[in-house]
Amino acid sequence: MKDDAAPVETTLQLHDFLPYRLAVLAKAVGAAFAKTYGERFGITNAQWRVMFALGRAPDCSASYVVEHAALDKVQVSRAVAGLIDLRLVARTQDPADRRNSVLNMTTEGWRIYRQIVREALAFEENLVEGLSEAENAALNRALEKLLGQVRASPQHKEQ
Amino acid sequence: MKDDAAPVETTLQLHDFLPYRLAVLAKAVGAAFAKTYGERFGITNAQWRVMFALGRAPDCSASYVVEHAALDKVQVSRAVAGLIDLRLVARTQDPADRRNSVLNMTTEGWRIYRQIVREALAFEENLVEGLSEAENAALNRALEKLLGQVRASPQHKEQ
DNA sequence: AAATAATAGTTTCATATGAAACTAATTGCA
DNA sequence: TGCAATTAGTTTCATATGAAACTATTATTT
Repeated sequence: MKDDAAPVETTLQLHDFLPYRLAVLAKAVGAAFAKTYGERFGITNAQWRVMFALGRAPDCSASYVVEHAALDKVQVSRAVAGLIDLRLVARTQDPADRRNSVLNMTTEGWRIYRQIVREALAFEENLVEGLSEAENAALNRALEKLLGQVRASPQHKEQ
Repeated sequence: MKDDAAPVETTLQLHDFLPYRLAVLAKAVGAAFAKTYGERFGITNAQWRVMFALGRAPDCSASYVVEHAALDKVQVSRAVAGLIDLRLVARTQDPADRRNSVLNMTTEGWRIYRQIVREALAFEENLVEGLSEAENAALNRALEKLLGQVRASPQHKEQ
Protein backbone atom coordinates (compact mmCIF):
# COMPACT_ATOMS: atom_id res chain seq x y z
CA MET A 1 0.00 0.00 0.00
CA LYS A 2 1.30 3.41 -0.89
CA ASP A 3 1.87 5.83 1.95
CA ASP A 4 -0.92 8.11 0.89
CA ALA A 5 -3.41 5.37 0.18
CA ALA A 6 -4.03 4.21 3.74
CA PRO A 7 -7.63 4.16 4.79
CA VAL A 8 -8.87 7.22 6.60
CA GLU A 9 -9.72 4.93 9.51
CA THR A 10 -6.06 4.81 10.47
CA THR A 11 -6.53 7.12 13.42
CA LEU A 12 -4.94 7.19 16.81
CA GLN A 13 -6.53 7.75 20.17
CA LEU A 14 -4.27 10.41 21.62
CA HIS A 15 -5.27 9.55 25.18
CA ASP A 16 -4.04 5.99 24.75
CA PHE A 17 -0.74 6.96 23.20
CA LEU A 18 1.96 6.24 25.75
CA PRO A 19 4.34 9.14 24.93
CA TYR A 20 1.39 11.51 25.25
CA ARG A 21 0.21 10.00 28.51
CA LEU A 22 3.68 10.17 29.98
CA ALA A 23 4.04 13.81 28.94
CA VAL A 24 0.67 14.78 30.40
CA LEU A 25 1.27 12.92 33.65
CA ALA A 26 4.84 14.17 34.11
CA LYS A 27 3.76 17.73 33.49
CA ALA A 28 0.83 17.54 35.90
CA VAL A 29 2.94 15.88 38.59
CA GLY A 30 5.81 18.31 38.05
CA ALA A 31 3.51 21.33 38.20
CA ALA A 32 1.81 20.09 41.36
CA PHE A 33 5.13 19.43 43.05
CA ALA A 34 6.49 22.78 41.84
CA LYS A 35 3.69 24.48 43.73
CA THR A 36 4.85 22.97 47.00
CA TYR A 37 8.50 24.04 46.73
CA GLY A 38 8.17 27.01 44.37
CA GLU A 39 5.71 28.94 46.46
CA ARG A 40 7.38 28.20 49.77
CA PHE A 41 11.03 28.57 48.85
CA GLY A 42 11.15 30.50 45.59
CA ILE A 43 13.39 28.04 43.81
CA THR A 44 13.10 26.42 40.42
CA ASN A 45 12.93 22.81 39.34
CA ALA A 46 16.57 22.88 38.24
CA GLN A 47 17.53 24.37 41.59
CA TRP A 48 15.97 21.68 43.74
CA ARG A 49 17.49 19.04 41.50
CA VAL A 50 20.88 20.58 42.10
CA MET A 51 20.18 20.65 45.83
CA PHE A 52 19.09 17.03 45.84
CA ALA A 53 22.31 16.12 44.07
CA LEU A 54 24.35 18.12 46.60
CA GLY A 55 22.45 16.44 49.42
CA ARG A 56 23.83 13.10 48.29
CA ALA A 57 27.22 14.30 47.11
CA PRO A 58 28.69 17.23 49.00
CA ASP A 59 31.86 18.76 47.54
CA CYS A 60 30.89 17.67 44.06
CA SER A 61 31.48 19.58 40.82
CA ALA A 62 28.94 21.02 38.41
CA SER A 63 29.74 18.21 35.99
CA TYR A 64 28.79 15.69 38.62
CA VAL A 65 25.44 17.43 38.96
CA VAL A 66 25.01 17.35 35.18
CA GLU A 67 25.45 13.61 35.22
CA HIS A 68 23.27 12.94 38.24
CA ALA A 69 20.37 15.35 37.94
CA ALA A 70 19.38 15.03 34.27
CA LEU A 71 20.21 18.68 33.64
CA ASP A 72 22.42 20.09 30.93
CA LYS A 73 25.42 22.20 31.82
CA VAL A 74 23.64 25.44 30.98
CA GLN A 75 20.84 24.61 33.38
CA VAL A 76 23.27 23.64 36.12
CA SER A 77 25.31 26.78 35.60
CA ARG A 78 22.24 28.96 35.93
CA ALA A 79 20.70 27.01 38.79
CA VAL A 80 23.94 27.16 40.78
CA ALA A 81 24.30 30.89 40.10
CA GLY A 82 20.78 31.41 41.42
CA LEU A 83 21.40 29.26 44.49
CA ILE A 84 24.57 31.20 45.24
CA ASP A 85 22.60 34.45 44.96
CA LEU A 86 20.11 33.00 47.43
CA ARG A 87 23.02 32.01 49.69
CA LEU A 88 21.82 28.41 49.66
CA VAL A 89 24.96 27.11 47.94
CA ALA A 90 28.60 28.11 48.14
CA ARG A 91 31.18 27.53 45.45
CA THR A 92 34.93 27.14 45.67
CA GLN A 93 37.49 25.90 43.19
CA ASP A 94 39.19 22.56 43.24
CA PRO A 95 42.84 23.48 43.89
CA ALA A 96 43.98 20.30 42.16
CA ASP A 97 42.17 21.26 38.94
CA ARG A 98 40.94 24.80 38.91
CA ARG A 99 38.45 24.12 36.13
CA ASN A 100 36.36 22.12 38.57
CA SER A 101 34.04 23.87 40.95
CA VAL A 102 33.40 22.47 44.41
CA LEU A 103 29.79 22.91 45.39
CA ASN A 104 28.18 22.70 48.79
CA MET A 105 25.03 23.79 50.43
CA THR A 106 25.30 26.45 53.10
CA THR A 107 23.80 25.96 56.54
CA GLU A 108 20.71 27.77 55.31
CA GLY A 109 20.77 25.61 52.17
CA TRP A 110 20.74 22.46 54.26
CA ARG A 111 17.90 23.81 56.31
CA ILE A 112 15.78 24.49 53.24
CA TYR A 113 16.89 21.20 51.74
CA ARG A 114 15.62 19.16 54.66
CA GLN A 115 12.28 20.90 54.40
CA ILE A 116 12.01 20.24 50.70
CA VAL A 117 13.01 16.61 51.13
CA ARG A 118 10.25 16.19 53.65
CA GLU A 119 7.76 17.87 51.32
CA ALA A 120 8.99 15.72 48.46
CA LEU A 121 8.59 12.47 50.37
CA ALA A 122 5.14 13.47 51.57
CA PHE A 123 4.19 14.49 48.03
CA GLU A 124 5.37 11.20 46.61
CA GLU A 125 3.60 9.25 49.30
CA ASN A 126 0.36 11.03 48.53
CA LEU A 127 0.88 10.50 44.82
CA VAL A 128 1.19 6.72 45.08
CA GLU A 129 -1.42 6.46 47.81
CA GLY A 130 -3.88 4.68 45.56
CA LEU A 131 -1.41 2.02 44.46
CA SER A 132 -0.86 -1.24 46.27
CA GLU A 133 2.67 -2.36 47.04
CA ALA A 134 2.51 -4.72 44.09
CA GLU A 135 1.18 -2.04 41.77
CA ASN A 136 3.87 0.34 42.88
CA ALA A 137 6.58 -2.25 42.30
CA ALA A 138 5.14 -3.04 38.87
CA LEU A 139 5.09 0.66 38.01
CA ASN A 140 8.70 1.12 39.01
CA ARG A 141 9.78 -1.91 37.04
CA ALA A 142 7.87 -0.73 33.97
CA LEU A 143 9.29 2.80 34.15
CA GLU A 144 12.75 1.32 34.47
CA LYS A 145 12.25 -0.86 31.41
CA LEU A 146 10.79 1.98 29.37
CA LEU A 147 13.72 4.23 30.17
CA GLY A 148 16.14 1.47 29.24
CA GLN A 149 14.30 0.89 26.00
CA VAL A 150 14.19 4.54 24.96
CA ARG A 151 17.84 5.06 25.86
CA ALA A 152 18.74 2.09 23.70
CA SER A 153 16.70 3.42 20.79
CA PRO A 154 18.44 4.92 17.77
CA GLN A 155 16.57 8.18 18.29
CA HIS A 156 17.93 8.69 21.75
CA LYS A 157 20.15 11.70 22.25
CA GLU A 158 22.37 11.57 25.30
CA GLN A 159 21.37 14.08 27.99
CA MET B 1 11.18 18.36 65.95
CA LYS B 2 11.73 21.84 64.59
CA ASP B 3 11.96 22.22 60.84
CA ASP B 4 15.61 23.17 60.90
CA ALA B 5 16.65 20.52 63.38
CA ALA B 6 16.24 17.43 61.20
CA PRO B 7 19.31 15.23 60.98
CA VAL B 8 21.55 15.83 58.02
CA GLU B 9 20.89 12.23 57.00
CA THR B 10 17.45 13.22 55.70
CA THR B 11 18.49 12.97 52.07
CA LEU B 12 16.63 11.84 49.02
CA GLN B 13 17.78 9.63 46.21
CA LEU B 14 16.80 11.72 43.21
CA HIS B 15 16.74 8.69 40.92
CA ASP B 16 14.09 7.02 43.02
CA PHE B 17 11.87 10.10 43.28
CA LEU B 18 8.80 9.44 41.18
CA PRO B 19 8.19 12.99 39.89
CA TYR B 20 11.81 13.09 38.76
CA ARG B 21 11.65 9.69 37.10
CA LEU B 22 8.47 10.60 35.28
CA ALA B 23 9.99 13.86 34.06
CA VAL B 24 13.16 12.18 32.83
CA LEU B 25 11.28 9.37 31.12
CA ALA B 26 8.68 11.60 29.51
CA LYS B 27 11.37 13.92 28.21
CA ALA B 28 13.46 11.10 26.77
CA VAL B 29 10.45 9.43 25.18
CA GLY B 30 9.14 12.73 23.83
CA ALA B 31 12.52 13.68 22.39
CA ALA B 32 12.96 10.29 20.74
CA PHE B 33 9.50 10.44 19.23
CA ALA B 34 10.05 14.04 18.15
CA LYS B 35 12.99 12.87 16.10
CA THR B 36 10.80 10.56 14.07
CA TYR B 37 8.15 13.13 13.16
CA GLY B 38 10.15 16.33 13.48
CA GLU B 39 12.88 15.39 11.07
CA ARG B 40 10.57 13.82 8.54
CA PHE B 41 7.69 16.26 8.53
CA GLY B 42 8.97 19.45 10.09
CA ILE B 43 6.14 19.79 12.57
CA THR B 44 6.17 20.42 16.28
CA ASN B 45 4.81 18.45 19.20
CA ALA B 46 1.83 20.78 19.53
CA GLN B 47 1.16 20.40 15.80
CA TRP B 48 0.96 16.62 15.80
CA ARG B 49 -1.24 16.74 18.85
CA VAL B 50 -3.59 19.04 16.99
CA MET B 51 -3.52 16.69 14.00
CA PHE B 52 -4.22 13.68 16.19
CA ALA B 53 -7.20 15.52 17.64
CA LEU B 54 -8.44 16.44 14.16
CA GLY B 55 -7.99 12.84 13.07
CA ARG B 56 -10.56 11.80 15.64
CA ALA B 57 -12.80 14.85 15.44
CA PRO B 58 -13.01 16.50 12.04
CA ASP B 59 -14.86 19.83 11.91
CA CYS B 60 -13.98 20.56 15.51
CA SER B 61 -13.12 23.94 17.00
CA ALA B 62 -9.86 25.12 18.55
CA SER B 63 -11.51 24.90 21.97
CA TYR B 64 -12.23 21.25 21.35
CA VAL B 65 -8.55 20.72 20.63
CA VAL B 66 -7.63 22.58 23.81
CA GLU B 67 -9.75 20.16 25.81
CA HIS B 68 -8.62 17.01 24.04
CA ALA B 69 -4.94 17.50 23.38
CA ALA B 70 -3.64 18.86 26.71
CA LEU B 71 -2.60 22.12 25.07
CA ASP B 72 -3.49 25.62 26.15
CA LYS B 73 -5.28 27.96 23.78
CA VAL B 74 -2.08 29.85 22.93
CA GLN B 75 -0.38 26.65 21.88
CA VAL B 76 -3.36 25.58 19.82
CA SER B 77 -3.62 28.98 18.17
CA ARG B 78 0.03 28.88 17.16
CA ALA B 79 0.04 25.24 16.15
CA VAL B 80 -3.02 25.73 13.95
CA ALA B 81 -1.51 28.86 12.37
CA GLY B 82 1.59 26.84 11.53
CA LEU B 83 -0.39 23.93 10.13
CA ILE B 84 -2.39 26.32 7.97
CA ASP B 85 0.87 27.82 6.66
CA LEU B 86 2.02 24.28 5.85
CA ARG B 87 -1.34 23.68 4.11
CA LEU B 88 -1.95 20.67 6.33
CA VAL B 89 -5.02 22.19 7.97
CA ALA B 90 -7.78 24.45 6.70
CA ARG B 91 -9.90 26.73 8.84
CA THR B 92 -13.39 28.07 8.31
CA GLN B 93 -15.82 29.78 10.63
CA ASP B 94 -18.86 28.22 12.20
CA PRO B 95 -21.71 30.17 10.59
CA ALA B 96 -23.92 29.47 13.61
CA ASP B 97 -21.40 31.10 15.97
CA ARG B 98 -18.68 33.01 14.26
CA ARG B 99 -16.42 32.93 17.27
CA ASN B 100 -15.86 29.22 16.71
CA SER B 101 -13.40 28.03 14.13
CA VAL B 102 -14.01 24.85 12.18
CA LEU B 103 -10.80 22.94 11.67
CA ASN B 104 -10.02 20.16 9.25
CA MET B 105 -6.99 18.53 7.78
CA THR B 106 -6.43 19.01 4.08
CA THR B 107 -5.85 16.07 1.76
CA GLU B 108 -2.14 16.57 2.23
CA GLY B 109 -2.71 16.86 5.97
CA TRP B 110 -4.46 13.50 6.04
CA ARG B 111 -1.64 11.98 4.01
CA ILE B 112 0.98 13.19 6.49
CA TYR B 113 -1.29 12.26 9.37
CA ARG B 114 -1.56 8.65 8.31
CA GLN B 115 2.22 8.44 8.06
CA ILE B 116 2.71 9.93 11.50
CA VAL B 117 0.09 7.64 13.00
CA ARG B 118 1.93 4.68 11.57
CA GLU B 119 5.24 5.99 12.93
CA ALA B 120 3.60 6.66 16.28
CA LEU B 121 2.16 3.16 16.57
CA ALA B 122 5.47 1.60 15.56
CA PHE B 123 7.29 3.83 18.02
CA GLU B 124 4.97 2.89 20.84
CA GLU B 125 5.20 -0.79 19.97
CA ASN B 126 8.96 -0.62 20.11
CA LEU B 127 8.82 1.30 23.37
CA VAL B 128 6.78 -1.32 25.20
CA GLU B 129 8.52 -4.21 23.49
CA GLY B 130 10.20 -5.34 26.69
CA LEU B 131 6.96 -5.41 28.68
CA SER B 132 4.70 -8.43 28.93
CA GLU B 133 0.98 -7.98 28.38
CA ALA B 134 0.47 -8.06 32.13
CA GLU B 135 3.23 -5.52 32.75
CA ASN B 136 1.80 -3.27 30.11
CA ALA B 137 -1.66 -3.48 31.60
CA ALA B 138 -0.26 -2.79 35.07
CA LEU B 139 1.62 0.22 33.73
CA ASN B 140 -1.47 1.66 32.13
CA ARG B 141 -3.52 1.15 35.25
CA ALA B 142 -0.85 2.78 37.40
CA LEU B 143 -0.49 5.78 35.09
CA GLU B 144 -4.23 6.17 35.13
CA LYS B 145 -4.34 6.13 38.91
CA LEU B 146 -1.45 8.55 39.24
CA LEU B 147 -3.09 11.02 36.89
CA GLY B 148 -6.34 10.75 38.80
CA GLN B 149 -4.50 11.30 42.06
CA VAL B 150 -2.56 14.34 40.91
CA ARG B 151 -5.66 15.87 39.33
CA ALA B 152 -7.48 15.44 42.61
CA SER B 153 -4.63 17.03 44.57
CA PRO B 154 -5.01 20.56 45.93
CA GLN B 155 -1.94 21.67 43.99
CA HIS B 156 -3.43 20.71 40.67
CA LYS B 157 -4.01 23.54 38.25
CA GLU B 158 -6.49 22.77 35.48
CA GLN B 159 -4.87 22.42 32.05
C1' DA C 1 -32.59 47.92 22.65
C1' DA C 2 -28.64 49.38 25.15
C1' DA C 3 -25.24 48.02 28.44
C1' DT C 4 -22.74 44.25 30.62
C1' DA C 5 -20.85 39.84 30.87
C1' DA C 6 -19.03 35.85 28.84
C1' DT C 7 -16.63 33.11 25.25
C1' DA C 8 -13.30 32.00 21.16
C1' DG C 9 -9.27 32.97 19.63
C1' DT C 10 -4.94 36.10 18.83
C1' DT C 11 -1.16 39.03 20.13
C1' DT C 12 2.08 40.99 23.34
C1' DC C 13 5.52 40.79 26.57
C1' DA C 14 8.49 38.94 29.88
C1' DT C 15 10.79 34.73 31.03
C1' DA C 16 12.68 29.93 30.00
C1' DT C 17 15.37 27.13 27.22
C1' DG C 18 19.27 25.04 24.81
C1' DA C 19 22.65 24.99 20.86
C1' DA C 20 26.67 27.07 19.76
C1' DA C 21 30.31 30.15 20.71
C1' DC C 22 33.16 31.52 24.15
C1' DT C 23 36.85 31.72 28.29
C1' DA C 24 39.87 29.43 31.33
C1' DA C 25 42.48 25.59 32.75
C1' DT C 26 44.60 21.16 31.91
C1' DT C 27 46.31 17.28 29.23
C1' DG C 28 48.67 15.05 25.41
C1' DC C 29 51.98 15.00 22.11
C1' DA C 30 55.82 16.56 18.78
C1' DT D 1 59.07 23.14 26.23
C1' DG D 2 55.35 24.71 23.26
C1' DC D 3 51.33 23.87 20.54
C1' DA D 4 47.02 21.26 19.59
C1' DA D 5 43.25 18.96 21.74
C1' DT D 6 40.21 18.34 25.63
C1' DT D 7 37.48 19.56 29.56
C1' DA D 8 34.74 22.69 32.94
C1' DG D 9 31.87 26.09 33.03
C1' DT D 10 29.68 30.69 31.25
C1' DT D 11 27.53 33.70 27.96
C1' DT D 12 25.12 34.75 23.77
C1' DC D 13 21.52 34.40 20.73
C1' DA D 14 17.58 32.65 18.63
C1' DT D 15 13.44 30.19 19.70
C1' DA D 16 9.72 28.39 22.95
C1' DT D 17 6.51 29.31 26.35
C1' DG D 18 2.51 31.05 28.88
C1' DA D 19 0.14 34.81 31.58
C1' DA D 20 -2.22 38.73 30.65
C1' DA D 21 -4.14 41.98 27.58
C1' DC D 22 -6.52 42.35 23.52
C1' DT D 23 -10.30 41.82 19.42
C1' DA D 24 -14.45 39.96 17.81
C1' DT D 25 -18.64 37.81 18.56
C1' DT D 26 -22.54 36.07 21.21
C1' DA D 27 -25.34 35.78 25.52
C1' DT D 28 -27.49 38.02 29.41
C1' DT D 29 -29.22 41.57 32.00
C1' DT D 30 -31.73 45.88 32.83
